[in-house]
Amino acid sequence: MDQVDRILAQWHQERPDLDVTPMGMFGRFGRLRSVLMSGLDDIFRAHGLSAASFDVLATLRRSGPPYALSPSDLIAWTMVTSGTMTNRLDKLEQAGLVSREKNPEDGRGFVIALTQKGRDLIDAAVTDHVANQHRLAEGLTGDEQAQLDGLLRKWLAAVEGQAK
Amino acid sequence: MDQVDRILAQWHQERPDLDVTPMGMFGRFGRLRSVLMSGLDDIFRAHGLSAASFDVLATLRRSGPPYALSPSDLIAWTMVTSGTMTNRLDKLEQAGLVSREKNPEDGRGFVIALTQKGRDLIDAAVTDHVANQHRLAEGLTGDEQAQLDGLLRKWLAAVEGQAK
DNA sequence: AAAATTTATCTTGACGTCAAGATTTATCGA
DNA sequence: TCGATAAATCTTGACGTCAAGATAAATTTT
Repeated sequence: MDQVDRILAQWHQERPDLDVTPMGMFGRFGRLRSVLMSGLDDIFRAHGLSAASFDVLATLRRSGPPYALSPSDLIAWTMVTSGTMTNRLDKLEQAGLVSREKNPEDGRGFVIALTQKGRDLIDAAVTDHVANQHRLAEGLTGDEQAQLDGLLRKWLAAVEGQAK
Repeated sequence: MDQVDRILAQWHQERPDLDVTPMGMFGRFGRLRSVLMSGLDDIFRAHGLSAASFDVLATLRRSGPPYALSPSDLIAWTMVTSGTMTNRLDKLEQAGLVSREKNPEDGRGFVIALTQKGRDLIDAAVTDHVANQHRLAEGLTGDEQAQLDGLLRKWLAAVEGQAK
């Protein structure tokens, strides 16, 4: 009986007309998300990054040489709005982790590239981040992790389809 | 092969030294969270609420008569900081959905209570919200939902334990 | 070519959140 | 009873996010 169970018990008492069965799953999903995010943040902060800046640097890094993408590409990968990306890039450029130069082939656009400093930082941060994910996942066995991943994959495909 | 799989493939290519197995689960978890939140928001917005205000009103409602709690109680249930709660209560009070009166038994504290308007609103909103959760969960069978809930429960218990 | 449309990016304004610190009131120990 | 400590709440300042709208350049139409 965890906190989410107590919430469900209250609803059962106060609104017995409602079938709140799925609410437990949603509730635990939300709480877990918040605990996991804070666990991941520890490592980001240790490298002077936030989840937001890590996200951008990691996207550039894993895109491979020359570690450069347009803001539009970054927006597509990270699924944030253009305003959010502008903000993130302002911060990263100011920190000297990325460069932002006019795209010679398209006057409307820019090219965002990892600086050497950005490259070094994200390589170290990713190494720690992956180790951290392994640590956080330890609460489940390998089989359970695979099972969970399968369920998340199926659910994600279902709701993404119906969303659009 | 979804978007998360593509990210993993990039890491495999660029950083073959890393075992990114858990990253898929974390990635899908995050994307799913964002899709689900936006699906839930639709209903909140239809009632003129945000996830934040719904959260507070629902906590008061399910606490049962007299539908009143202290800010501290609300903070404990919703797991937000005191500053956040003050903000939420300001908005809700201004909208006439809750009242905020000095606690006669403790000069330091207040009592937050649902107004009749707040009570009516949250009862209608919760009904729709629960139906919406059922709809969003349809992508999984009943068995799968139970399985997922079990895994989330186990994982949550594990990471909550290690967090503190 | 000139006009209309589309694309790429940035700006602005409003939210919601948190951390840290301030204020006020209770409570406890000497 | 008085000073110290604890508790409850609010204030302030900094983030990160989004929606909507503004610019500017490329592309498509006419």
